[in-house]
Amino acid sequence: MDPGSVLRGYRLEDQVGFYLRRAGQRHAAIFAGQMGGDLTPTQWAALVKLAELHSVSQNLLGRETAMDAATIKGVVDRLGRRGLVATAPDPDDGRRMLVSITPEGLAAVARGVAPATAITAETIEPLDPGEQRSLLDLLRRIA
Amino acid sequence: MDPGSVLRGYRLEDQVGFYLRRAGQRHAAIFAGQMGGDLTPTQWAALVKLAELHSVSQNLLGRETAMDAATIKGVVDRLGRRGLVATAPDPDDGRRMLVSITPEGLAAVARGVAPATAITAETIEPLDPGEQRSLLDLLRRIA
DNA sequence: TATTTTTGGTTTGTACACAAACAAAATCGC
DNA sequence: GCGATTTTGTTTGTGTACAAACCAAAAATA
Repeated sequence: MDPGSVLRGYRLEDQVGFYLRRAGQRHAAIFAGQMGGDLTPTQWAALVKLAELHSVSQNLLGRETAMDAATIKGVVDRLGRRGLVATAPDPDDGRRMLVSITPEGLAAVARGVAPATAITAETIEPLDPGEQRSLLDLLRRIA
Repeated sequence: MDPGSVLRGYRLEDQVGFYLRRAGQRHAAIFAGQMGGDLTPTQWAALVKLAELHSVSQNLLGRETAMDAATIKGVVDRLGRRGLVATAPDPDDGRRMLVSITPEGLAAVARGVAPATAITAETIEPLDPGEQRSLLDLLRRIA
């Protein structure tokens, strides 16, 4: 009779996956608002890692920022087109493409640190400080 | 000197957005593994909501499942092509497209409930039961 | 009633995200 | 040294995700 009966009590509102997606959406919206729209979260992650690591192979940059080979390629291509990163073949390994951050990219990182800090703060603002630490810990453990 | 200095202590590994993305990736991988690959998380969400709500407008279905108008359109189109949902113009409102679940769609939901439950369990399996409840609560509040 | 605003839906364009299939280069095992 | 395996990168195809621009219909307001 009731089509809902096939669900046997399963509700979207009880599933972690649903809230992971919604929380990710809210975070992305906050990010776009604060970062001015010209850098996406993944582009920002790649730039930050490059500021730390100076020069890394494209695939390693992907692993450091949790993007697969196809995804990091697109991100590096778009950042390269805008002059924020540069690529060069690795003289020691003919397969590798070394990626590095340009002075323009470094300037973008310098400008982005304050907004990026505010983005994290705004995302977890509904929680008190102890809950904020808990959330980060729990997320880390299921990531 | 050090390009890292522009970061002023900012690390990707301290940002909630980074772990939201990684946890979402892990959940998606678990989902694809358990659900057999023929239903995506968003398609599953739409089917579950339709099993609950019988017949709703396309945009309302999107709001119930946290997808914007353009996204839910693509999801409904793909589900429709596979015969899992049907669409019909609303006789009472010339703008609305009513979406409903077909018997095949209902069968897919019936088959999917057990895997879907297992997917949630596996996603939060690294946490103990109290932590699992905490995570859901905290995620809900930042979503 | 006439006008304005809101809502529902579509289309286009950009950007992740990943699977799968491929090629080239490096490394390993023997 | 040499064949098998692994690693790195590219390409193609599918599926979210959303902004922006647009049209049509309904609702709200003057």
